[in-house]
Amino acid sequence: MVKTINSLTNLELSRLLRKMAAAYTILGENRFKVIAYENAATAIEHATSEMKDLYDDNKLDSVPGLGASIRAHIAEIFKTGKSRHIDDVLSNVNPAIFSLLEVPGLGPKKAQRLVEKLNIKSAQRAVGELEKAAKSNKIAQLEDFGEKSQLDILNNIERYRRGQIKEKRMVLPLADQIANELIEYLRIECPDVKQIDKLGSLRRQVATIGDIDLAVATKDFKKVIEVFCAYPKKVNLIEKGPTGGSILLAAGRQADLRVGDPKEYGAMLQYFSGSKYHNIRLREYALKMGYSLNEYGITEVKSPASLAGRQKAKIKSSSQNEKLYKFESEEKLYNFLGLDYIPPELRENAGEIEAAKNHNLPKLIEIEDIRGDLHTHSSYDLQPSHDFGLDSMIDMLSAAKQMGYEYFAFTEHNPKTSSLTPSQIVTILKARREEIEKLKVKASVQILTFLEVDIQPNGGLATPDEGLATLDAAIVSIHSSFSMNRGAMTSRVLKGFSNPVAKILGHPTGRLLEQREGFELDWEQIFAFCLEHDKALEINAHPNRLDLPDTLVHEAVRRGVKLAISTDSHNKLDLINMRYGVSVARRGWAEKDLIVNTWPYDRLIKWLHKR
DNA sequence: GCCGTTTTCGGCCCGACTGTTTTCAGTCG
Repeated sequence: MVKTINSLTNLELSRLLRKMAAAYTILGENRFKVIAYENAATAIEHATSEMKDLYDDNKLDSVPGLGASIRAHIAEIFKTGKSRHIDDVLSNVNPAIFSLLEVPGLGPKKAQRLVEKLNIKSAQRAVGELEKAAKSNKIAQLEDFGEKSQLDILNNIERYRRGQIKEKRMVLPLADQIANELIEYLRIECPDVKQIDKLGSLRRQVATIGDIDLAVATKDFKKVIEVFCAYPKKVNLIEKGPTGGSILLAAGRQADLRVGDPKEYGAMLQYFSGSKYHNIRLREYALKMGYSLNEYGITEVKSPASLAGRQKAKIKSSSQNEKLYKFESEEKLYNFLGLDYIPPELRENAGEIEAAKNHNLPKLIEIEDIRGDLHTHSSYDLQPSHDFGLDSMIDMLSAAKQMGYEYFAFTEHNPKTSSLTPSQIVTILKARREEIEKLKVKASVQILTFLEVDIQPNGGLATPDEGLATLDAAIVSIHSSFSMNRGAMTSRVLKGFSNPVAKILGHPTGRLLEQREGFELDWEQIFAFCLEHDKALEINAHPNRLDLPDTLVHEAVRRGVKLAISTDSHNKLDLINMRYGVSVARRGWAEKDLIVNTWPYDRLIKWLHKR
């Protein structure tokens, strides 16, 4: 399908709105209007649905941060291909400025001054021209710029160029491993370290991680920072200051350390765990109560009305005349503000502050709640359509026992339809069932006979009904023809999923992190279907998938859609990935009762056999 | 331009860092 201008993606839309914010900054527009455009851009980046789909369903007003005005511009774009207002505003700004904004350290104001004073005309060659000017010492001559600025610009152009081929973000196990090695090193080398925590996206268990951030509580800042900066595995020292340091590790990975006094550690941990949007909301909330929040603690402000004055005075005064409340732990900080403790996984500005205030936070599922794995592949040869597992059924079962599981499902891929007749497939599946029945006699966990069945492009299942009849249940999933459009893909999935044996939809978006976008589905329809027919969506715990994504898990949880957290293991070692799936569920506000594999075996099997 | 437990008007997060400055603006996270 040819993409037209009026089907802008969320990413394209948010870029357009950021351009608007930059343009308004340059044009001297009200700074809060600028912020409003930036907030709208962020809201769209974080949205779980494509704006085009919401527009088609007349639901653009469901996105917080999009008000009447920006909604109207977006609607006009979808309707006519462009927004007259946006085009009009952007036409007042030299496009070369937008090119320079890509260079780190250059914001709208500096970019505008540079374009003007250096007479840069071409948007395509803007960065090149800037570099040329810097190299011929022209920038240092400009008002408001100096030698150092010129050098910074050259360095940042270099960074920008490197950024074009920038390192991919890390999946969780890699980030965990790097962080854990550093933590162990710090613990051994600095015995006076009182506490170490991961910070940022790693602490919140986001699907992919940029930098490794660590916090240390200690009395001896200097020692800890020294030791951190001397990490033997470092490639380079990036920065070393009085409260922390940054080092470069192999493969372009960066690790940052923050050091704090144990008495103030709670505020620091909270501040640097983010997310940025959670913190902004929290500070707004605190401000309404008359408190100002920073990384060292909480200070009182007289009244919201005097804020403008405070703003002016803060540069001089800050902590000197205002009382600072300190917090050893995050719990105490949140409680001080009248909030229940908010687990890091929930800190995404998705309503958690309101819930904490009303004592409505979910009692999140824990890894200990998991009683079994419902998606695993053994090496049993049923001539599968896709890959085998590496380990035998017996080996997988003993690994399941080590995990402490009560039950365990074998979910090999369906026998391939290309070279087998339907009756051969049925024979293979019956033989497999018998094999599993034999295993059951001596196994110490309950075994479930599952199969992962392809949903073919026409919506049919790749296994005849007589073969499906050998199963306790089927996981159905998409493994081909990923590029169908949203409507066709939704019909395909719903058709395949409607087979009574199909109880769980496997890796529902088909995404592979940092490799492949998922396909589009009409989630309202999928959720409604699951509720009506009592089916579950999988949270695939494989670190490269984490699919359903957390934001969609949250949508599902809101509606009461059942979920299954499964590892999709292809060998026994993969079983430990379960915890990443639990993290996704927690980020999606899931309590244990909605997760079918926290149920006792009897309840689970009753649900599976309900056809 | 957005938004709401006081508020449909009058607010809008916070601090660090940096460079070029004599008191602060711009950028970043």
